[in-house]
Amino acid sequence: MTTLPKRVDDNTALSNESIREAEEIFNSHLKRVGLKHTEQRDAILRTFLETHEHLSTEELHRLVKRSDPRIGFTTVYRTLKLLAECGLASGVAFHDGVTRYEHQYNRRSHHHMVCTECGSSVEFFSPEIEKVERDIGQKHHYVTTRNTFQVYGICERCQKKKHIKRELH
Amino acid sequence: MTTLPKRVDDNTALSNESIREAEEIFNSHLKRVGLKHTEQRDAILRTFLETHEHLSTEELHRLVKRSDPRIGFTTVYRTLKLLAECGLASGVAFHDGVTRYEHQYNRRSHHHMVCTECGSSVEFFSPEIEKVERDIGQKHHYVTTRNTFQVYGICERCQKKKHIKRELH
DNA sequence: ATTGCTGCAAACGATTTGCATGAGG
DNA sequence: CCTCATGCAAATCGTTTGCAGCAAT
Repeated sequence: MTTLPKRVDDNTALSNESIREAEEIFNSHLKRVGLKHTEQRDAILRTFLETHEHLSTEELHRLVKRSDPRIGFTTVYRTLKLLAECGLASGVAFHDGVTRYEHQYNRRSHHHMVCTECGSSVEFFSPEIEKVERDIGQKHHYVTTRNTFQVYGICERCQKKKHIKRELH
Repeated sequence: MTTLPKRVDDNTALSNESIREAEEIFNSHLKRVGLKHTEQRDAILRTFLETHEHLSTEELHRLVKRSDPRIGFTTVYRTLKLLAECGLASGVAFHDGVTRYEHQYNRRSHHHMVCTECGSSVEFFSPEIEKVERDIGQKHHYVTTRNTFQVYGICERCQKKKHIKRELH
């Protein structure tokens, strides 16, 4: 039951400059918590930054193996956790039981609509949401920093599937 | 990491009338898809409607066993899926790997603004958010069921604390 | 040298399914 | 009577961990 998230066009490709900055963030995080800088971790970060969508650990592992087939699943898994720790990645638990990650570096805040049947998702950006954030903050005297917004529903394909099922009865 | 939803006093207790309506919705859903009305399913729905928070299948099972110790985990699990199917429940996949459900019957969706310093929160309701949900759903041909919206920031009191700290330096 | 890293394999745990028995229509 | 429901036990599958050998500092 693993339907991949819907592909979303976006132009979030990072410049070399941005990639260097992200590596910098990662390296100083490693130093701060007393961990080592390794080739694998570098490769995983670089591959991850090239992606634009939600990726499961397994999917990222598949991509990473293209640049170095000797990198194991466990290393990808653990590196993804490190990246989340220092804010470069953020994970979303999907309804199919798989946690998918996306890189957060140099991306403007965006939101997700997730299908509760198949777990596929659509990414969108809404200025209205940002306005609500500002208004609510002002009203309650908060200095707001960020928000999360998710919409749940059933995608077109799953709606059709349900109709077909029902017609069979 | 997963911060569990804060306990918020709310008076979402359902009237007997509402409970009957929910049962009605459930029963006609069962009929529609050719399933049977059983004592267990009734008991599970009733227990579920009494709750106010996110519950894992296991937690609901524990509660259900209080009214009938013979009801098994699998039945609760499957009933929860049925409830989600007809819109009476909605599940959220938490980051600890557990899916928790909350009943959606006669609850307006509400949102939280959380202080990232002290964890205190403000609850609010925003019609604009509901409108964005509808619009986005329409645009991408989703039938939307609900949304979550959280704003993060720093509350007034914590802002003042920070000023004081700064003045000490 | 010391300490952490890697990757395999095995453990874990929530979820899901197969199946024999029991209940609803 | 026939069909679906139930609940146990077993299977599944993503995630996490133990450990022996390897690499970074």
